[in-house]
Amino acid sequence: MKLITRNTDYAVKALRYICRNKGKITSVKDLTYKLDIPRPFLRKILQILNKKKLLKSFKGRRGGFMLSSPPGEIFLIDLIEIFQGPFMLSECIFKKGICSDKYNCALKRKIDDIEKNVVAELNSITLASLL
Amino acid sequence: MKLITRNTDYAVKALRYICRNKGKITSVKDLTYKLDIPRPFLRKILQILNKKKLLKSFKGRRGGFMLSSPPGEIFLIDLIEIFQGPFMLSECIFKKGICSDKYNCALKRKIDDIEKNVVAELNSITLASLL
DNA sequence: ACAAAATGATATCAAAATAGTATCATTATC
DNA sequence: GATAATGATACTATTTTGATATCATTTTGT
Repeated sequence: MKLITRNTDYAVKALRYICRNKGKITSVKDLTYKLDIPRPFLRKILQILNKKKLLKSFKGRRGGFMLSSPPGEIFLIDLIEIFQGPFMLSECIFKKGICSDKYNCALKRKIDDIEKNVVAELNSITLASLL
Repeated sequence: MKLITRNTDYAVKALRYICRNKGKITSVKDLTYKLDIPRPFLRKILQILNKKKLLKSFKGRRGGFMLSSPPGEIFLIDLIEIFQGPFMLSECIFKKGICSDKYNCALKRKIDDIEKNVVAELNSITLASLL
């Protein structure tokens, strides 16, 4: 079971590169030279990151992308949620009615705890820590 | 992002039912009456659980399935791994070379810790706790 | 002015994983 | 020996993920 899909992986790689290019605008062309990612796919990913305000984009001839916040403020979990949907351990189990007493059974509390821990820990991983 | 797929979900439901039927052999037919699961799909799932030794099967006219161990010894994480493959947070990230110093960077240690916590906690969830 | 080079938007295609079906062989019971 | 169950396995369908293609828009350099 994969916790990180290729989208997310590529996004991290691209953001790392853009970040290192501090101040300069980075184009998809530059990125595809350096990273081994198919160009149109990378374009789509960066467009999404732009829409989600993690990147600023610049159109036109010398256009490209820059980080819109410092790398210490970009969290891995945000990328996971953007590309893989909301992170939730428990809802998927309980939605399906496995548990008949879903609002206050010990199991649900337990799983909720696990989830909180994972989210909290993932929340502590920033782009900065991935450089 | 789903942490539990339908296979796993169905497996849990079926095991719960079989468990409640303590001592008696439960057929797929019985199960499909009670649970809302397509019969051939459920058959396939139970066959897998049989191969993986979580169930004993009995062929022939009054055949069916029984648990092969007490419900306190059947772990949710085993079901997840059977139907969704091995559970690993970190390998998928580090395999792809995001981290240049993958053998002793702080990030890897951090993610390994998260993984250990999740696995440990999932390991504490048994079929018994799901009854 | 205008061609070039970039992103924006969006539609489409391909591959892989998940979900579900069908069929025939084998086995045990009535 | 017919019936009713699982074993084995091959197949189909759907959904998600991965990847491509195309045209419009914007900016820059000449």
